[in-house]
Parts: sequence; structure tokens; C-alpha cells
Amino acid sequence: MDIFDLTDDESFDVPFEAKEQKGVRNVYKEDQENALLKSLNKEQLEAVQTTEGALLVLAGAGTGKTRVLTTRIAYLIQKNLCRPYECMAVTFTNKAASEMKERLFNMIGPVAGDVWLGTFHKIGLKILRRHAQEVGLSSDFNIFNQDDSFRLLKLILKEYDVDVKKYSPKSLAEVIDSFKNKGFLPESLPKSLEAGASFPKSGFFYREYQERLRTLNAVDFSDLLLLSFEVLKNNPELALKYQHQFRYILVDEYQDTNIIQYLWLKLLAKGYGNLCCVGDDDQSIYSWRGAEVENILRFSEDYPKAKTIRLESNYRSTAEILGAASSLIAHNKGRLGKTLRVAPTHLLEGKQVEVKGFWDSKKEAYFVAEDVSYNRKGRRLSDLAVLVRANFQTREFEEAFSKEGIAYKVIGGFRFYEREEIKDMIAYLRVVAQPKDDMAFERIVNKPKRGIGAASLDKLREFAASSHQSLFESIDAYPSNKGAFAHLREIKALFVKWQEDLEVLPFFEVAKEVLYESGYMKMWKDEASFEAKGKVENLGELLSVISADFETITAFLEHVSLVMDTDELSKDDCVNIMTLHGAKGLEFSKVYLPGWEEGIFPHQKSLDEGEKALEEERRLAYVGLTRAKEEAVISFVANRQVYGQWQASIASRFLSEIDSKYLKTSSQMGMQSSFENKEDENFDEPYQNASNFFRNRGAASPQKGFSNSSLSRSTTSLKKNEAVTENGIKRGSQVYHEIFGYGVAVQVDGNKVEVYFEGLGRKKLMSPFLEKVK
DNA sequence: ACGGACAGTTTTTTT
DNA sequence: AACTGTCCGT
Repeated sequence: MDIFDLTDDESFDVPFEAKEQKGVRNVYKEDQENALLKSLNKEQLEAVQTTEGALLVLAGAGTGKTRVLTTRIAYLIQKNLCRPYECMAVTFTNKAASEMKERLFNMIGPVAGDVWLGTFHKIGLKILRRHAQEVGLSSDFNIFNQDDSFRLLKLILKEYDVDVKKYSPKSLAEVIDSFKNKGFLPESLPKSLEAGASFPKSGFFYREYQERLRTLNAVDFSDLLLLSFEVLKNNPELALKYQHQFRYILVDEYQDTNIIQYLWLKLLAKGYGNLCCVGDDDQSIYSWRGAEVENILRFSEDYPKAKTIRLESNYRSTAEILGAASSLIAHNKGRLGKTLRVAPTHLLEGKQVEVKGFWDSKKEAYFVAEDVSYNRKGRRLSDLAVLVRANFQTREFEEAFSKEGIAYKVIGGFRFYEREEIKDMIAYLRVVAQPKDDMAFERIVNKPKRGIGAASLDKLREFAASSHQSLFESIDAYPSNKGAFAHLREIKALFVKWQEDLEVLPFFEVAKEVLYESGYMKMWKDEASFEAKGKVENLGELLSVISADFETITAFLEHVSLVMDTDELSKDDCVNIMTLHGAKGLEFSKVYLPGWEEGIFPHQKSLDEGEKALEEERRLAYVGLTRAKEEAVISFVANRQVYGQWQASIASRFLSEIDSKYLKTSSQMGMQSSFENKEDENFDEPYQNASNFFRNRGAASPQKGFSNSSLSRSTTSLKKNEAVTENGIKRGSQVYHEIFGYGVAVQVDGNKVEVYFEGLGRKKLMSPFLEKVK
């Protein structure tokens, strides 16, 4: 299951001239080549067979990008142009890597395992592990995830008395990450970059952060690239060795590379210059992670002899879907430009893209669930997907699907490895593996409660800092053995025991010991709540995952930091619910694209940021549409609840940017107001309806638009911290008031309140009337 | 040391 | 709505 085995060093250590090829057929057979290439079209064939020098393959959606990449690798190996371990193929996601791995295996068999195939981060990690000491780390360093980084930054900011509310660790993390993505260590950070950053003294905090990471013997995600690049940059001999090894380098999704990845590739490809980059500038959706579309736009400047091949035959979608997607993306400026056309062998008779408007997101979700029910006949559920802009949107679909009895899986979102209990357990294991890891240690030192409070920890922290040791190490030397410190010694003794056990027992056994002997499992078992039950189950599941898949603690910890459990699509037959970002590289026969509302999609932040950000949103929409093979449904709602507050929505501008001949619109609003009976409204234009509706009603007086029959009445009790004021409802120190005139809140008797409302249930009753007042 | 009450904030996408 | 941080009583 591991994409490539990090313990397998032989392919590297043996001088490559002397290396015998394992399992590769030395004799090239023509029929093999024919079998490999026969299904390719002319464009694809050229991309596979252009083996010398730099090559840019501009591959539009659905034009067989992965096929070209894998066939190219197979071709190189079969034609004996390189040995498997002399070929490196880099992807962005584990999903893409494992798919390529699988396809390659089917083409050339087990030797596929020798190809350096993996994500940028994984290959960076492989290099960094070998040469960690060059950057002042020991090779068993830990990998910090985003959460760890935030916590560390928060710690640092607090030490310097920075107001964490005003200057959040998250924004600092973003700034530091952007430095790393551009390839700068604190020492080399240009003043101008620091000055332009949105966080004050970011250069100082960056330096501080890197130093702390080093003392913790840890790196963060971006370091995997940055530091592996530094290692090679500072050791020309070493770099030469790698440059000599990699005769062929292939890159997937080149449009999403950032500067450090660009430099990293350039350095590694220096030996042979056989760099093949595949990408699509219209699908660049990771600029917030430092991706520079410019990398792909100026490829031919960087590699002047580079050839460019365009793949424009689309084997995936109907003409209607392609037409809709193309007419939308045409609104973007500065594209390299491609014209996708339906492949002649693939002419599909298609339906128009459906556009539907709904009253609220619940109706939208239930429509999708019912439509799925209807469409499942003669189709696999896994051929259907719901693609959302943000993770929070998945919730209502989950609810609707489970009520309709439809199997579904949410990809991404709340991940297994990000659950509290799993993170705690991982923290325990991290301390076992790497006692210097103060972050992990602090996380679990008093979990379950061991009578070690904040005050004692403060003392220990101070002591540890003055003796330049980790918390764990400094426990023994601390000049006290009372109260919390006695408990600290106890827990340390346990950790030492587990470390010793690791020498003699299988990792799985030790993991089990840790879970039970620490009292962590007991802590949740003793709790009667529904939640705790699930946590106990999850912990059990974690143990079984460990016993099935991981032999060493290092392998396990590496896996949890680099590979998310939900990276891969479920093997079961179920509907996939995921973000648009997560859907890149996938295809489905029918795709649902909900939540196309201003502020949701395009996201509010992109609207605030301006044209460039908006273009990226548009590319995201393009990615979404082109995932569909046969059908696509776009929908939006008139009311949306975001963070517990109701808000009016207006249909996304993207809808009006799509050539209407590819669209079929219909209203599913089904509201109970008098609005429904108005004849002058055109129900075939639901996105206009939504905006008109709120324009008409937005600032209206309470009763406007209500017909008496649809007006309901309900009484409710005020909560402890609520009161009715003249302008609205007072809750604590916050005052809320009614919006849109949907209802009137009237104090009746004591804490009883009478509310008029329109066709909404009790739970929803209050929220639409409440809006925070500054 | 610990838990409950209260106030205030959150606000995208991922390796 | 769900979450964090702080204050305060036990």
C-alpha cells in the first residue's frame, strides 16, 4: 500500500552503472510496443515518443493525461531508455500517485515498484531522510502537520506577548508558508518580501519558528521540499549523484507547481534535461498554496529547446458539457488557449447542463438525494458525485443521503486522523518514537487527568528551557518530586518502558500497550456518552489498521502525516461527496454542483480579493463541470445558513457566464409565500428569481409578502441569557434583531415569546430573525 | 487541579 | 452552531 518503500535503498546505493536490471526484459519486442501504443491517438503518441529533452504537454480536461504519463514511463522502460529506478514521476496528490502506480503495474508488472513515483512531498521526504544531518536534523525527525505548526506558532507568539487574537497563528503560518513556497530560508529572506508580508516581524518569527522546529527535531510540510532542496543545493556532489540517477523526470499537474517545486525540479533535471511536464493552465486551482501558473506559462523560456504538444481531444464529456465549461472559462484572460473538442471516436449524444434553484440548502440536498435514487438504476452509485466548494456544505448531503438510504462517502473533510482521540493516540506514539517532541508530549501529558496542571508544566517548561533540554528529558533532573512532579516521573517511566518494549516486541503490541497502560482507552470507556463510544471504536479501528498495515512505528507515523485516509476513493459502491479541489483528476458519469451562490461559489474571499482570485474560482468551476461524462446539475439556493446564521443568497455570476444554449433551467423553489402566485415572475430564470425575491423582500416591512393563510404562529421560551428588547432579542451582551421582516417577535408573558413566521419549523424559527448587531 | 459558566470569535480550498 | 479562552468557585 505504500507508494514506494522508503527502506528500499538498494537502487540508490549501488552505482548505477553496475546495477543489474531486475525483471526488466532486456530484449525489446515490437509487439509489446504495439500493444502499449495502439490505443493512443496521434497527439498522445507524440507525447509518449518524444523522449529527448524538455517537453511540455498541454493536456485539457479528459484528454488522457494520465494515460500519456503512464504509457510514457512504460515505454521508456520497455524501450530500455532507462531503468525503472532512473525514472521519477511526481504528482500532487496521493490519489494521483496511487492511480498511476496501479496503471503502471498493469502495464509493466512488478518493476513498476522501482520507479520513483510519488507526491512532491513524499519524494522530498525520501531525500531528506537520507541527508537530514546536512540541515541539522537527525534522520528520525518528525513531520508536523498543520495543526502542530499552528500550536507551535501560537506558543512562540505568546512567549513574545503577541495578542494571538489580533495576530493569529494561522495568518503567520500562511506568511511563513509563502516564504517557504518561494524557496527562502530565514537567512536568505529578502527584506522586501518581509516588508510586503501581512504579518509584522514575520522574518523574526520565521527564524524563531525554524529554530524551534530544529530543537524539536521536526519539519513541517513545506520543509520537506525546501530542506531537501537546500541539501542538494549545498552539496553539489550529492546533487550530481541524483542528477545522474534521474534520466527521466515526469511531472503531473505542472500548472500547480510553486517556486520551490520549480527550483527543485530544475535542479534534479539538470543532469539529462529530460523533463516532461504535463498540465493544463485552465485547471490551476492552488494559488493559495503558492502555485504559480506562470511556471507553465513560461516553460518554453526556461527550457528554450522545449517542445510543446497540445492534447485537445476530449474522451470524457458530451459536447454540451464541454461547451458549457469552455464558454465559462473563456471569460478568463491570459490563458495559453486550447480548444477542447469531442474526440471523433467518442461522440456522445448529450443533455444540457441542468440549472436548478431551491428555497434552501435542505431542499437542494433532498433533491440531489432523490435524483440519485432515480438515477441509480443501471448505474453504479460511485459513478455519481456531489462536488462542493467548501467542506461545511457536505453536512446536509450526508443527512439527506442517509435518510434516503443511499450509500455515500465524504472524501476529505473530517478526516479520521484529525479526530481528537486519534490525534491523542498519535501523540503518545510520537513521544515513544521521538521523546524530544515537546508538542506531542504536552498534548497528552495530562490526558487522561494525572494531576499535572498548567502551573507545574510552566515550571517544567522553564526548567527545560534553561537546561536546553526537552521537557521529557528534563523531568529526571527537576529538583522536586512532589505532587505533579511525582506524576510526571510516573508517566515518563511508562514511556521508557514502551521504548524498551519496542526493541523486543512487534510495533502492534507496543501500540496496544500504549493505548491500555496509559489509561487513555479507559478514560473513554468510562465515559458514558454517545460520543465516547464512537471514540472507543475509532481507537480500536486504529489498532487494527496498525496491525494490518504497519510494521514499524516510523512507517506508521510517516503514513499518518503524509497520507490522509480519505485520499483514495472508496472501493464500495457509493456516492462520493467531496470538494471541487478534491475532485481534480477524477471523472463521474453524473455530477452535482450545488451551492453556486455569490459568496459561496465564487467564495466571498475571492470576491474581496479581485479579478485574479475570481479567475481561479472560475477555473475551479471549470474543473467541476469537466468532471462530468454525461450529465451535470448546477444548483443554488435562496436562503443559506452559514455558521448558524441565515442569510439571503443570490445565484452565482458564473451561471450567467455560461452560454445559455448549453443550459436548461427550472425552478424548484416551492415556497409558501404569496410570491409563488405572482404571474409577472419568470420561473424559468431561477437565478433571477432569487435576486428579485430578495430585492423585493429584503428591506420590506414585517408583513409584506405574507398571505394570511401561510402565516403561522408559535410560542417559544427565552433561554437564560436571552431577553426581548425594543429592537430585537438580547442574548447575553449581544443584541439580535429581526431581518427581512419575516416575522415579529413579541413578548407575551415573562419569558414566553410569540413569533409569527412563514412555513418554517421550530428549530429554524429563531435564527432567521436573529442577526448580530454591532 | 479541575469544572462550569460566560463571552467572544469563527467565515475555503490541501500536501 | 461549534469552538476557544477566561474567570471563578470548589
